[in-house]
Amino acid sequence: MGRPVREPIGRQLTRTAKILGRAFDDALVAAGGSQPMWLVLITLKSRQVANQRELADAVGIRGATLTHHLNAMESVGLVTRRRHPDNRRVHLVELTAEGDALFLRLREVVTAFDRRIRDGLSEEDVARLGDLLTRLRANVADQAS
Amino acid sequence: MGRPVREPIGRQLTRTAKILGRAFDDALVAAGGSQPMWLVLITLKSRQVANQRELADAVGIRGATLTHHLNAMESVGLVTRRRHPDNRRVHLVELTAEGDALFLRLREVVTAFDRRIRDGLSEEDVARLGDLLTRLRANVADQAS
DNA sequence: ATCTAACCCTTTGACATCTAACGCTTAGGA
DNA sequence: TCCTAAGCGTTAGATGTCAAAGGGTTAGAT
Repeated sequence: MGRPVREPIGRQLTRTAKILGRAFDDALVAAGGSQPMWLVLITLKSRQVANQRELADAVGIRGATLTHHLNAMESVGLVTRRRHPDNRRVHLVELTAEGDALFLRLREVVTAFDRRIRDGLSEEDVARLGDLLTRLRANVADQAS
Repeated sequence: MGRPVREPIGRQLTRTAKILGRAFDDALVAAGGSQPMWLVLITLKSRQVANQRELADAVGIRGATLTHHLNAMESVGLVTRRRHPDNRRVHLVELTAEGDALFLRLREVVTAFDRRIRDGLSEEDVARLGDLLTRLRANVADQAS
């Protein structure tokens, strides 16, 4: 009779990411943030970024998109932008005290969410999942047109 | 020294889905389609959908979003919409010959893409990945607020 | 000294997506 | 028979994303 038509793995991945991403964003919005906002905050906290380009790369969005988020975050006082004194092309982005406070609140939400989705999965399961995802990315990158 | 800070699994999933999704869409666009268009086409080919709501659910988007895609697809002659004779609330969506032809072309692209991302993965690997993704979705659904 | 190329960011215009509100149609009850 | 509620799809308005074009700044070559 032929094997049953299974959902392609790519489709399942997309679907899962959409469901998780939505739930994650909901949790962040409830705490006064959003998914891209969280990514900007944690990147600023965890590494030294030289300019907006690097920040955008770390977050995984384009520079134009980052501009919008920084505009919004600056307008509500979460970050400041100022020109680099030695190179006026560069905008230095820095967290304000409010930005820092929001980071701490969101971090709790993120930690709770991570625990929630890993429920019932062993360390080994998570490691294996990470490995499989990495291999998928590598396959796409390998044969990139 | 503490364990090294690993990228949360949710973030890795999102990142992977974004990379794969973009590559997938690029491949479809090169063949004259797009990701949402493909999902509409294959859904129409593979099951009997009673109305647009069902179609939207199958594709994984909202009704309002589907309306846009169907407008576009109808305007280039891929599908037709007509009122159900017995229930004028319902729009029956049907593939045209052009729609069918595009489906066949895109199916080749999709098959090739699936092969490409599975390169080096055994059947068992893929099954395990599917299982892990399913468990993540279940964890989100379980504790949905 | 100036000119050109490169770099950094912003602006513009486009698209996919969502929610909320609306309009048409049908079903069910008074 | 009407009237109200529910169902289906579209429209309007908002957000997040991108590519392409534009403006300011710097570095390097002539």
